[in-house]
Amino acid sequence: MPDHLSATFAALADPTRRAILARLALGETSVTELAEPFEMSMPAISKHLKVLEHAGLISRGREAQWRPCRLEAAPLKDIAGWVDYYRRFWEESFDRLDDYLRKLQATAPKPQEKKNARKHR
Amino acid sequence: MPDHLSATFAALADPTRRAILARLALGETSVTELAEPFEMSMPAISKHLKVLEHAGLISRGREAQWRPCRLEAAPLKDIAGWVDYYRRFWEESFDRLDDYLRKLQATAPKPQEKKNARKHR
DNA sequence: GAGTTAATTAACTAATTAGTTAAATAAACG
DNA sequence: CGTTTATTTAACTAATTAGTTAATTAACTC
Repeated sequence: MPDHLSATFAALADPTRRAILARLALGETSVTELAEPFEMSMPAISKHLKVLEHAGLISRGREAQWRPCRLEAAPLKDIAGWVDYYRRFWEESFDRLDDYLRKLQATAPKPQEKKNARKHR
Repeated sequence: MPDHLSATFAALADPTRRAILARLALGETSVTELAEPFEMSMPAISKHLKVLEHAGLISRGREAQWRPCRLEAAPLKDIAGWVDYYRRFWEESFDRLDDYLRKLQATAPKPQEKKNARKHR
C-alpha cells in the first residue's frame, strides 16, 4: 500500500473492521471479546486486527495472556481532513460555476448548442 | 460489496481514484483528460471510473463522443458522518475514562516509557 | 511439568483487484 | 461511405484479500 491515507481507507472498507472500531470506541478490550459478535474464526479476526494495526487505527498492549486492543483515532482525523475538502460539494452552495450550470440544466431541459467545455490544462 | 459505506471506502482506498475526484472538484471533464496525468492505459482509468460510479461518487453524461464525468459528493457526506462519530477520540477531551487512564500511563509508572507526545491540532 | 486459555502463524483456497493489450462500439467528420 | 476520436468491453495475468483448519507461541494455573 503506497500512502497512509490509502491504507486507512482500505482498512475502513470492511464492515467487520468498522464494527471492531465501533466496539473499541466503547473501550479497550481483548481479541476474544472483539471476535465474539462475528461468525468468523479467531484467525480471521486476528488478521482484521493486523490490518487495523497496520493502518494505525488500533494499538495493542499486553496484559498476561491477553492482548488488549485500543482505538487510535489519528488516522481518522486524516480521513476527516481529506473528506472535509469536499464538503462544499454536498452542502449545495450555489456560488460555483458547476452549480450554476447544474441549475441551468435543471431549468433548460434541451440545450442544443455543443458548449465547448473542454479546457486545456 | 455488501453495504454502500464499504463500497465508498473501497473506492477511496486508491490514490488514482482520489486524484480523479480531486480533478473533478475543479469541474466536469472527459475521460481522456482525466487519464492524462497518469501513466496508465485508458482501460485502467475506465475501470477506476466504473468503481467510482458504482460507489456513487461520480456520474456520467454524454455529449457527442465524450462521456463527461461529474463529481457526486453524497457518499462523501456519509463518510464524513461516519468518521465524525470518532471525532472525540482525536480531539483529546480529557473527560473520559479512557483518556484519564492514558494520562496516568503517560505521567506515572515508567520513566523511560514512550512519552505519548501527541499534539493537539 | 502438564494442562488451560489467549492469540498468532502457517499453509492453503477462492474471490477480487489492478493492470495489460487487442477488439468493439459510438458518434462526428469529410 | 470510410476515417478519426473517445471510450468501453473482452480476455488474460499477477497480486492481494478474506476466509478456512491445523499447528504454534506465550503466559497463567494447578
